[in-house]
Amino acid sequence: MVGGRQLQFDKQKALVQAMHVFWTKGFLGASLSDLTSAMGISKPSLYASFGNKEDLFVSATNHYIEAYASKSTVFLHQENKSLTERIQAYLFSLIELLCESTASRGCFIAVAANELIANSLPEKAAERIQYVSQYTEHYLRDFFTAEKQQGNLTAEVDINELSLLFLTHMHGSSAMARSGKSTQQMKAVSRLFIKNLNLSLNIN
Amino acid sequence: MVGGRQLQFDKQKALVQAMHVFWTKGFLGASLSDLTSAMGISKPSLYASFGNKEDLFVSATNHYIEAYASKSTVFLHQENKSLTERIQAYLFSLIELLCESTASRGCFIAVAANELIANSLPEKAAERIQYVSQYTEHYLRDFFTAEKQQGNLTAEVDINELSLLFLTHMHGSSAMARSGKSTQQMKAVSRLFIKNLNLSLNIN
DNA sequence: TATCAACTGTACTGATCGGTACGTTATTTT
DNA sequence: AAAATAACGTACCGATCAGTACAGTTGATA
Repeated sequence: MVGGRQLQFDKQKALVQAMHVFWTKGFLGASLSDLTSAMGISKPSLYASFGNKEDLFVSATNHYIEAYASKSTVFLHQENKSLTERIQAYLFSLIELLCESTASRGCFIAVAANELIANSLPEKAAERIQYVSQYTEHYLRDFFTAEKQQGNLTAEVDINELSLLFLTHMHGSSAMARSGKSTQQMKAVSRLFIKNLNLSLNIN
Repeated sequence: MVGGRQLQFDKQKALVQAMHVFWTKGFLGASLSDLTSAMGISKPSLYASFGNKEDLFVSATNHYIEAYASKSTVFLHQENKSLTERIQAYLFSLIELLCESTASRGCFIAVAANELIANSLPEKAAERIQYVSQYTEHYLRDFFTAEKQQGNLTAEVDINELSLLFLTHMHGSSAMARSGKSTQQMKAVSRLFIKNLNLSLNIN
């Protein structure tokens, strides 16, 4: 009772291509012809499989989170590693992500967040990006709070300031990657960032 | 021999309004109706006075640089102040700029640079943003090079890394401002950033 | 007061935007 | 093989985009 023609394209691969288009051009800058040509399908196929442009964007965002961004966080929780080592592994992993593709550099979420403030995102897309941005901030704050409780940070450190400093560095790194800086340069910069943190915060 | 009707609006004020629209929405996100309604003039008046959308964007960029961004750099060269004090004054001045307006938060150039990578800027606009971005980077590198020569930085410091770390922090601050962080929060973060630099680089 | 250059508003252009109706083609089930 | 089902391509929709033609209006110069 389920007959009929089958999809003539790999839905997952098409979604990945769409993600890269949004990653590079943002929501507003990605036209339907950009999307369909990158995905290798026609507009009606896109709408049948993914809803509309906004739904596709939300799906692409979710795929970015699941398949890319969330892979880095495991480095923050490696056992038998010092806080410094874990932070470096985390930042280096992010840098690899930010510089991975030649076209879609920087952070997908950061690109979209820029459009969020400009009111260039429709409602559902805006909500999703807003949520993900706040989630990251809370995640970092919770992480550093736990590390402080475990004695890996000096008691004097202000967790809010530290989390925001970290987030600032991450957003800045996204911009640097987007402007074309090499993986090597970016890792050197993050190494310096961590070295400075180290001396100030008595990280161990 | 120069008769005829005079401009019915203040060209400078109109340019400032246009700048704020581009600042908030970027080049692509700013439609002509956004611009004309903010500037309080009609489309033909806009084209007669400012050329086309791209020319207006370049003019707005130049005005941002001259009237806003360049005001901060003087703090880097104050006499009888330590390097630390000058850097803090510079960053605080930038933060005031980034958080000044409720609508157009963050850095005008950073917003536009995001569109540069997305190929969303026409040729002349892209060239101008590219130039300004590189200029800032060179300016920082030259500044730190001079400070090192004057003995205000330890000899071990890598000027390239330090400049990029600084630039990363500035771009990150733009993103933080754009996401709505308060002036107070941002100053606290930059204070922490400088404190960390201090211990590492033997700034005096 | 007459002249005329220059600004302004209306109303348009072609192109492109996101989105869709519909007839055709392909594939599965009966 | 027949029938049912679903994806596909073409060709379109109204809305909006950046940009402009043109006629009407204004006001400084003469």
